[in-house]
Amino acid sequence: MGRKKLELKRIECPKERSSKYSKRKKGILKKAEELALLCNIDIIMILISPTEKPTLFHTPSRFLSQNLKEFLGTSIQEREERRAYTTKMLKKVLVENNDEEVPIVIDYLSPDRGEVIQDDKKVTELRETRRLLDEKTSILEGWKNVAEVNDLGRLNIMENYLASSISHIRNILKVKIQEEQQTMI
Amino acid sequence: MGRKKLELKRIECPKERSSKYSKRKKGILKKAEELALLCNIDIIMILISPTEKPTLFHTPSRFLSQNLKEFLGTSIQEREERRAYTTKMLKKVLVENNDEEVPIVIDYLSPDRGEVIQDDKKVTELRETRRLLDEKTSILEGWKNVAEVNDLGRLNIMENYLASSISHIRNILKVKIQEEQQTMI
DNA sequence: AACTATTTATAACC
DNA sequence: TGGTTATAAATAGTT
Repeated sequence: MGRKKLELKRIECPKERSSKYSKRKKGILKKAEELALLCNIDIIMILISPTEKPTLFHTPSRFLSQNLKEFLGTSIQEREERRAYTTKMLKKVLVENNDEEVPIVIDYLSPDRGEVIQDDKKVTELRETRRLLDEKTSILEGWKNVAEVNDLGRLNIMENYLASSISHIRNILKVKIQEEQQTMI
Repeated sequence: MGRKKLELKRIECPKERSSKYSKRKKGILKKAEELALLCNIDIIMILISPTEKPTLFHTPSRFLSQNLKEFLGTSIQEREERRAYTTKMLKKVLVENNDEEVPIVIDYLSPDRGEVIQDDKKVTELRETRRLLDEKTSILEGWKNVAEVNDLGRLNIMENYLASSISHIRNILKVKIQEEQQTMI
């Protein structure tokens, strides 16, 4: 609709394109709102123009997680920056080596160090801790390649998982290393 | 647009509502397609009518995971049935008790059974297995309440996690139980 | 699902 | 960006 029939192909002129975008965006959002109200349905709509912040429309839907909302409320660049920052902080926290680039690998308690500890309980606890560490390490390895993860939910799970478990692991580590050092004397 | 101005409120008559839905759905999808083409943007749109299969529209976007597509390609009812089935199967597989409702708890290797095994390696491996089991159990506990999980990504993570780890756990379990029984004689 | 009177969205212009 | 208007497009009510 308009003075002329618009040819259906990419608008090359950036000025004209962004003008059309803002008008049509307004239009389609109105349509979505009406459709949701009239027909009593849930709608989620995400408009991702490369430069602008993604636009998220949604009815009050139980299908939309807070995570997704947050994800979309962040531009690609912001998200990339945040991710880089988090990765850096994790390396610091875990490896306690803030010199420069370090691989995300924890080998304080490397299994090939030879066994000296006799106490069953200690052996076991140590092994458990190792296992825990291995596990967390593998998660961190995944984190290293996080840029390749294109699954919305997976990204957030990784974030949440790390946030909640990082301090826990750290505490266990601290205690275990102290215990081990005392036993080794 | 139409013979009369339509009042903007929920259409009560189901027949009329579904007629309007299909017309307007077609319209809004066309709008989305045009907008994406003209302005060179990515659009994701999800229409969730309570009974019908959710409609997913999306431009070729890296923001959309295969998981989400699959999730949306399944109606709520289908998903519920599939979930119930999976839960049931898991109970069978893990607890090997297909009589009736059983809690998803694994206590073959309950820690308060008293230790008899002397071999360090065995003790440790057994403990590890317990730990693994505890961990998987807690995941399964989450699974039990999966209906309350309203996070798209989380659901898929749970599904994937279970699918990939279940056979692995099962194999470990089998071997460990055999070993334990032999040691106990 | 097809028809058409009418409303609505919007292209071009300012 | 925001407003105006002529026109294209969507669709409400109907068949």
